[in-house]
Amino acid sequence: MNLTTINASAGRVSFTTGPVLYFAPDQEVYGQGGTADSFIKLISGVIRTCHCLHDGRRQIDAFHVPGDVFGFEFGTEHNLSAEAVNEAAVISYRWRGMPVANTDGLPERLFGHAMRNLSRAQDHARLLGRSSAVEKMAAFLLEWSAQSPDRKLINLVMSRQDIADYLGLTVETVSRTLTQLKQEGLIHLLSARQIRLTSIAALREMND
Amino acid sequence: MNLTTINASAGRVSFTTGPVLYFAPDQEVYGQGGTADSFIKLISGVIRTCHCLHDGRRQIDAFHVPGDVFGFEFGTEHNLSAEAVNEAAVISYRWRGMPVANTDGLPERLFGHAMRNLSRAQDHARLLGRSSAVEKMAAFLLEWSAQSPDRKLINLVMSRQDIADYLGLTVETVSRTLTQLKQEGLIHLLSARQIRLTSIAALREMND
DNA sequence: CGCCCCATTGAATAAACTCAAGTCCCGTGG
DNA sequence: CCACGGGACTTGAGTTTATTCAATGGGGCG
Repeated sequence: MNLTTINASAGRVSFTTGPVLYFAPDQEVYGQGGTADSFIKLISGVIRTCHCLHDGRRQIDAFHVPGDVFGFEFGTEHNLSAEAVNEAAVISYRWRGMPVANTDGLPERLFGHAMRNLSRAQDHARLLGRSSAVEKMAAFLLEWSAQSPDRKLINLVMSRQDIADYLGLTVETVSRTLTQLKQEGLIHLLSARQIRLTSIAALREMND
Repeated sequence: MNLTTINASAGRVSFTTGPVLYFAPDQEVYGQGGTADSFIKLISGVIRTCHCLHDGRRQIDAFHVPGDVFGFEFGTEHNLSAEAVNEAAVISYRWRGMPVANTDGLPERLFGHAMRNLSRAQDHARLLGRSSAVEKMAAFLLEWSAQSPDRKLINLVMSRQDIADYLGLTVETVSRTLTQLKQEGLIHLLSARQIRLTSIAALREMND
């Protein structure tokens, strides 16, 4: 089997580095349907990528944190839109058509980022398809716990609506689920956006 | 695929081509947790990739069709397992450490496949998170319609359980939803696994 | 021909949603 | 500094949707 038959897409694997760009909360970084001629590396802040349906339903695909590289798309348009959750700084990289051999080892890194995004999307799909509200909430809390300086103390930068749209739930269910976890003694709500995890082990047991 | 290796030994993303392998229905192509030292190109048949939870719940990530290239993973282990749905033939490619410059433009193709898989996973997540049973079913039928020789006649190779696990539903709900679509005159069930779409337009309207 | 698995159908239950009210922050302005 | 206003969050009651459990039908293969 000739390898050239694998596929004829994505001839672009080189790019140029742009300046650092700053975004205010809720500001759009790139839009659904926009030309996907560049991708993004997040420097600081949190950015959400999401599908928006005409009827107002929204599915948040991912919350990106500093270091994340995203915004590659299959095709020429962005499938998702990206918006800053809080104050965010990014570097934009513009695609260029250049031979791989000239790019000095960069494509593998990109490939790695693409793979990480793929892996995340797959995990997310499992969460959305086969989990109850509590299980979803527990998984969400653990995700953020994993990247907090203090694993037991989470500072949420996003609203309940954002969480709901990420987990495929309604705001009300998110709220109720959090109070349920609180009443079960697994978490402690210091404020609406600051949560102490009192039993990470118990949260873990919920998903596997 | 072993991403760590790739990032560590930057500049090495080549692989060797293996023989054609054949799989019987329900036979495992690779397993969850297995070493991800190779990836797959599907030649004929259909293969499903899925997460299996200890309690029996299963989420099918994708149904792959001939031409699809998959089985890259972020990390050293397979996150998903792959099983033949019907008789399937694949070519396995084993990752090797070789300079990019010697690979004659292959990584871009792989990147393209990764991007396609990513795009699919994202669409799938939206479907799982923000759709009703009918909407999911309609999307599923249209997916298969798009790659059938006759767009209006679908031959399903997978069971109702497979469909349910792909759409995040139960078998019963899948069945009920199909009868509902039948009663609404949108589809015609020639047999359990052969469906005629009588109104593709109406099915499309359901999702956007 | 008959069996067995797959699929369908039914009835009751549970989970999450909708609609509606009420509360808590938090920033603003007096 | 405190009162106020408004958005975000929580809580409640009732409804919808999909699930669970259970039984029946049907088609393919030995």
